[in-house]
Amino acid sequence: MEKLTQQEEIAMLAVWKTGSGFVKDFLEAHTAPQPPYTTLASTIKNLEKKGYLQSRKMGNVYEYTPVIAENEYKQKFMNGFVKDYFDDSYKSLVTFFAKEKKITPDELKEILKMIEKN
Amino acid sequence: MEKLTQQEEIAMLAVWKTGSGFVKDFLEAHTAPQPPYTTLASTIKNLEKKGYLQSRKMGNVYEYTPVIAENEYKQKFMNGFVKDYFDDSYKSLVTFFAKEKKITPDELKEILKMIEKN
DNA sequence: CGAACTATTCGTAGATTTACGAAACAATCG
DNA sequence: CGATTGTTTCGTAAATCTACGAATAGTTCG
Repeated sequence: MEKLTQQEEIAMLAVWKTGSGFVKDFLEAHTAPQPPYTTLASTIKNLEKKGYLQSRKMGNVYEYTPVIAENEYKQKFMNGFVKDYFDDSYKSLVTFFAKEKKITPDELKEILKMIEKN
Repeated sequence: MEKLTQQEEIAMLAVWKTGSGFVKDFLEAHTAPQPPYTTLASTIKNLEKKGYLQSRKMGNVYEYTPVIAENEYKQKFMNGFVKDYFDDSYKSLVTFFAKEKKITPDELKEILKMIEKN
């Protein structure tokens, strides 16, 4: 799957926030600064060409649906990053942020509790 | 600080791996595919222009030193990502990967132990 | 000295992205 | 039927990135 450009990724965030929808919906969900309608429409079209979106013609309007879930994308994206910056180890990543106090021991305990009681 | 392009970021990884050094050193540290010498030299020069590297003339050769540590860069980069994809919460990020089994309860416990006995 | 090397700088061709308007295409309504 | 409104498609100008060689300049060594 082809990599997204900056603008395309921002657009995808709006799509994911919306779920299925029309260009208009994505424009509303778009973080500021909102691009002109036609700019977003072009980007959306490119996303379809790249295989990130599917479209269905609803009357005279296209409804777009994400093909890849946000979760999948996050994962793929992070895998690359973790490989480059954390020696391919998620443990290293978490350790790093724990040391940087971006996450507290209490929060880690909460997470532990949650995943252990499955 | 201006954002790095793809190639620049790859080049920075080589620089960080090396520490201070000459273009030649970075080329060796560069992950495959290694670019031609002159291509890398240009990229390095751009990195200096963007403020990521400092240079000192050693005899007839420039020695480059990273201005920003890899850690700082990682952080800044992740902050943006976490904001966009994890609702600005590092806890969410860790939870996500814990659920995805990218990190195990045992590893989390290790991390806990380590940061609590400071 | 001058040939052979090494390193740097400059310029540029081509690719890609960004940003957006002009034109085309319905559908609706007064 | 026009006029208006909302949508999509197409094209493109400008900016930026990518990739690399040609030219340059300093060093070394026979």
